[in-house]
Amino acid sequence: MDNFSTAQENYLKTIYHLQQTAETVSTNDLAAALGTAPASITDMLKKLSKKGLVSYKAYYGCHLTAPGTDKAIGIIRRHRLWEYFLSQKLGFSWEEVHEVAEELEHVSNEKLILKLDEFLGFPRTDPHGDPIPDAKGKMVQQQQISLASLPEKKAAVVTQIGNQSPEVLEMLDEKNIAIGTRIQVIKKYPFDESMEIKTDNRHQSHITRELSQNIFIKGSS
Amino acid sequence: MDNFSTAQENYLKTIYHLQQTAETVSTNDLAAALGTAPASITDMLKKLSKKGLVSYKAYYGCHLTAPGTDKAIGIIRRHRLWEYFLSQKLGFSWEEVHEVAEELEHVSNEKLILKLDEFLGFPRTDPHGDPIPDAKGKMVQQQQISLASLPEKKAAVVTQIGNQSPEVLEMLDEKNIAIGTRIQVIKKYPFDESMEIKTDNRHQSHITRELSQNIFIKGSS
DNA sequence: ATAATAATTTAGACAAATCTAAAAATAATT
DNA sequence: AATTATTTTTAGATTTGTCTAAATTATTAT
Repeated sequence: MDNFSTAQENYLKTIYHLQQTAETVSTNDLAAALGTAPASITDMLKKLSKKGLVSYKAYYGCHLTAPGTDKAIGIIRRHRLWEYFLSQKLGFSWEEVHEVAEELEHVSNEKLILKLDEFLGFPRTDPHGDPIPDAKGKMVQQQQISLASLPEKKAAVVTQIGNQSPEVLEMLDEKNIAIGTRIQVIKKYPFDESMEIKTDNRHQSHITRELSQNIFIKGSS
Repeated sequence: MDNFSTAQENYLKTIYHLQQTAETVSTNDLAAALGTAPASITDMLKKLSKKGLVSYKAYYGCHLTAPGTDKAIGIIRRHRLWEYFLSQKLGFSWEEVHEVAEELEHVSNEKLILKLDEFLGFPRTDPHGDPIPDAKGKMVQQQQISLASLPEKKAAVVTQIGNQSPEVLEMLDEKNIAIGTRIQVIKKYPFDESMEIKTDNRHQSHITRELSQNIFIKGSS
């Protein structure tokens, strides 16, 4: 009753993520996110529904039940702990960690994750700044203030990346921006809402609105 | 052409191990080792044979081809590196590592294993003393001298455990014997071929013939 | 409000890995 | 060498997760 296939875990995790922006998750959205045909989604939702992990009504999408949410958070916990491990201990770059963590997250030994968490020093965020749920499933979601809203002259520290696609991560690498980087706004251009910034490692860069909206920060007090 | 299912990897690994004691591996032996019905073994051997990983002739068993052997050694490498990681970094006991490594070994990212190997300091033996193949598949198999053949008064260091069943490992734990433990024979009893030994951690124990034959050693020069 | 469009589900099929029961081949025994 | 026993294979089914094509339901636009 507590054993799930890799496929099922991926469904739960993906439904959880899609639920962050919409109450209910549609069959097509899930299909797009998983790269699976909509008909297959319907089949799987019926199975997960029978198991009590999602609440599903035909033609009206689905959402996670309480047990389903717990399970999903557990998978996300594993994923992010492995990302942290790959980044901090094995020296992987932040573009690389996601793919490998996608595999490691399905290794489901309870003690392994507890010991790994301890070994890593109970980290609270992964290499992209996303919060890592603790053993009880609790995670601290910090304020989502984007770089776009930081006024001229002001400085702040990067805490999280919104869109974590390879394209975004590549740009951030080139501009020497990572989690923990201190950024100061030199000049904002109202015309296209782009900005000139300076990072703590003496780099100066031009940031478009699109990119600045995906860089989340906290005051550098 | 280079992607294998968990099931297929388990077949290759198990055939490799069974080949250590017999040239050719029979369907029934494989079935017993994998806990799978003989009919299923036949099916899978046909698939692996078509892929060129095993050489299989109906009614006459199978053995690994060169590519199959390479693949099997790769899986064993992953398994033993993870065992080392679990034991040395996460503090798992040697009875526990095998089961978890059985899952982790199927995560097949090349770079992950190279980096893990480096992170662990390129260990050459796992927690049970079994050799870990290097990135090229090479492994050093040491002399298999068992404690049973060590003469009275002589001392030696434990290098490997033969039968790694939970039963054996539990006994060794109780007698404070692990890889690296220095053992001195105090007295041998010809009647039942048991012996009295002393370990470097001041413990004295009685060892039966059965157990002594599963403790491999090297001279403590 | 009805027709066109989009989303979703059903129906039927497939591949992978397994099973049981029965048939066939090999090995052992008298 | 013939019979018995053992091992292995074949045949037919099952489960899981997937697919395509067709049917159905919901939504949007005229």
